[in-house]
Amino acid sequence: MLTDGQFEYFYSHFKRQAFQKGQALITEGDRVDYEYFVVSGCLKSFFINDDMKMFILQFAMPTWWASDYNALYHRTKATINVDCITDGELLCLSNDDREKLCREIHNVEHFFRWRTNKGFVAAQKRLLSFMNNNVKYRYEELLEQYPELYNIVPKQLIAAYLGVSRETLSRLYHP
Amino acid sequence: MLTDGQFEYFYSHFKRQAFQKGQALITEGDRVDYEYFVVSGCLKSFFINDDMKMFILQFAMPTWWASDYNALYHRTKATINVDCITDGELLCLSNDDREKLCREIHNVEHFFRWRTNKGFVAAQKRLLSFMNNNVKYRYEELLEQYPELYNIVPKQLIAAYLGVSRETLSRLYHP
DNA sequence: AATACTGTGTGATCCAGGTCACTTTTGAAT
DNA sequence: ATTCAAAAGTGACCTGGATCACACAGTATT
Repeated sequence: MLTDGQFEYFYSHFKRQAFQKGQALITEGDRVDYEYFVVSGCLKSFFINDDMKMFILQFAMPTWWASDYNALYHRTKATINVDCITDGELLCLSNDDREKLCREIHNVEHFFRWRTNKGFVAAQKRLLSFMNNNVKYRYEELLEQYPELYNIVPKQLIAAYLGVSRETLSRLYHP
Repeated sequence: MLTDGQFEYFYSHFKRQAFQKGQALITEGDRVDYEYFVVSGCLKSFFINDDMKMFILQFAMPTWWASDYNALYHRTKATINVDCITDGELLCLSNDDREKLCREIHNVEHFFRWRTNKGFVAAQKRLLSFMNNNVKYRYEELLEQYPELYNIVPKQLIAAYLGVSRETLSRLYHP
């Protein structure tokens, strides 16, 4: 889709960054300037409610993107957090640079439209699964889709993704 | 964003269509060629599971769009349905025409990227509310955001949107 | 007015999953 | 090896919401 020269230019706007397990990338209440493309490692985007309970919106594996897209697009304070589950490496793209690149190169805008559509469809699909399926099914669905998660991510976090307590998840396979 | 001439051209690709209560626009298993912009009236997009239970993904009110975006973008058979809750009027845009317009007019592609992002953020937000809040809260959140729904849409459908049984919804305010 | 259909209310019962409190395992750090 | 912290398992108990069954609107249709 992009010529070599265009890709070179596109790529030059990304900042490569190493990150360590536990490092916060986006914190609730802060400004959000970047979205992140995962080269290696694993991120999570999550929300903490008033009772300090965590809900995970997304595990971002290699080739996935993560950010607080509401805050990023509308220049408002973050309402969700993004941090690192493992060490790894990522490419950072600022909102300004993305918009600039989208303006300058039509195909870049096309790319981001399709990526966002993919995310939208995935979110709707997850919503349906939430309404339709019980925990066990959703857990197996998740592991089928991302078998790596089983080894990388503590069960607590998987429970927070599935929207159940860690006890319930534990009891699924230790009745 | 668009010049008058561009808008004229853009608009010329939409087919205006009147629709009646109960009319199906997209049916599971069929091909999906269009997305729909609601001028007046109200649509629902929904999924029916093996037990014939309905789950509503979206109520589409005026100025909203609806389709099976997965099927539409990937030219696969519909997995979700869209039909009309009330009489009304809509503008139909074919997938081919959207892609053509996006190719021809950069700003159209920009528009659809932003629209899709908005949908993505809304879906994520609903997912969070699902995990975080109980039925009563979600019901009141919904009515606060779309007070019209209360009069237009039967409670059964609201229950199917909230992901609870109609009995439970009824008991919320008739204990 | 009688019929039929769609939307609701409501009681009784059941169960998936939550919560709390405690124990055990694992794994990293000294 | 020892210590400490994070993760995971487990028992007892509670509760929101599902399910089933039936009653009671409204509002078309004949």
